[in-house]
Amino acid sequence: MAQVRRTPLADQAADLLLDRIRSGEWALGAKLPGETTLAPQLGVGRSTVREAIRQLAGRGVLTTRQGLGVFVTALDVPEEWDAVLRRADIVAVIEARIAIETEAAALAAERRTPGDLRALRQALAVRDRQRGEAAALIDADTAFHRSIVIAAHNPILAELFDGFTPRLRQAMIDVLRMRRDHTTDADQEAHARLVQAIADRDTEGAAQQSRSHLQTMKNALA
Amino acid sequence: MAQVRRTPLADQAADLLLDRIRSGEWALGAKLPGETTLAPQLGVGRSTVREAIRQLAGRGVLTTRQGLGVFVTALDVPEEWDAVLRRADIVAVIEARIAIETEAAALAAERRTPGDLRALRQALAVRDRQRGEAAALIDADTAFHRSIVIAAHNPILAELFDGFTPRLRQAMIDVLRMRRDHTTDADQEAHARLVQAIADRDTEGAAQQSRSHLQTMKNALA
DNA sequence: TACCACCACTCCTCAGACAAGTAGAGAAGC
DNA sequence: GCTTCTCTACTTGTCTGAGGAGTGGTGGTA
Repeated sequence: MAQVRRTPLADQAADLLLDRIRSGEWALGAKLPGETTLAPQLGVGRSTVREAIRQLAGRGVLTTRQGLGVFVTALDVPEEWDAVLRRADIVAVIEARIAIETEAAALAAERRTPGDLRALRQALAVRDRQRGEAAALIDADTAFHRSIVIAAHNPILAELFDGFTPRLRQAMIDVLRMRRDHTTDADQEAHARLVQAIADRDTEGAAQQSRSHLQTMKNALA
Repeated sequence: MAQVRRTPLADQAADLLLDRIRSGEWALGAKLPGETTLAPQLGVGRSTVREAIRQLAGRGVLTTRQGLGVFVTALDVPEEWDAVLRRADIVAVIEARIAIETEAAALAAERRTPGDLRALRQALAVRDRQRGEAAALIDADTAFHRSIVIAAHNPILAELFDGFTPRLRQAMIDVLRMRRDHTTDADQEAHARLVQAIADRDTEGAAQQSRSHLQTMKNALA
């Protein structure tokens, strides 16, 4: 559908530089041409080049030192999530969530502490109160799902979850706004059953509840 | 020992902003004051503020939109994988692999192309030939598991997998060296069964094979 | 040889100007 | 009353010109 959203020159310049770095034009530790050289080369102003460089510096690819120049400090860039998510289908995202969350739900059923359970029930209650705002509902929902992953007591799964769900916020809000319907009551019940399964230490049941809930979401979007 | 190296104003401004974000001054999704407001507030020029913002944007903390403003998209910079993995238990890693790979195996059974199948069988054959070197076996094994994830045709899962398995190489090699025993024949058979399930488009079977294989590994380590 | 002033080059910072995008207020037309 | 258009205020985006500040080399001097 090709959004009309045009990207700022600085972002384009950053992408261009990153491509040239990845292509091996400048080795690790090599010095880039000066800003005054780079600017006309990329066809943009000097301040734009500086912003592009800063952006890559924030990602750890470049390092600038006054009086010396700009240097390459990393070649790979952990394939930024934003880029991956832009290209990816929303269905693919749900599938990834199925993978992480069903396993997390099962582990949570085994390992949840009383404290986890409290947090879980509170998150559920908060989620129940959100019926108006799309953004607020998404935030409450995300917080609830996150508390399940936390209850699994597995830092890797937590990191995986935190790694890409925050970046989905806007997309989820848009989707929710698009389809203002059966999103509340049935969902809330499914969530409650999931919490109950975790409370009962029902490993199988927790995984199944989690899976079916997300599967419904996936089917609705596919 | 307090280096004399003075940091650029833009970096200081970025740190200052990040602190204020972390302190909760601006909630997730909230809009920051305009650059023209922020500049005198931080005591720097507008271009400097812009460079600070770009730096945080590169880290995924902020997002700018022309005409709208600057928004908080993450409350903290994502943690380094290496740091997470250093602290994490090897069991936690296996659990994360279970989450990703069983789901991937199921999807692969549905979506695998003839080409995927060829790659899968070749990776299996390569793995079969590796019986001596621990490092070579691990590499062949990783390649095999990766080809399953690739066959799932889900870029998110692939990215999750690639995100942390390469960093496990040394740890896996060490583990393998530690226990020089029943790691070959039974494993190889299990892998073959997994490939067969994917070839047969047996979704359930593929997931189950994958899970039980990794589960055995987990149990052996726990 | 050892020291020092100088210089060319780099990034750093600022200010000002204008372009471009967005949202909302208010007028105009139905 | 409702829709639609236009205008305005505010935002980030981009460019330019000007100096400041750090670094390393050059060449002169004792």
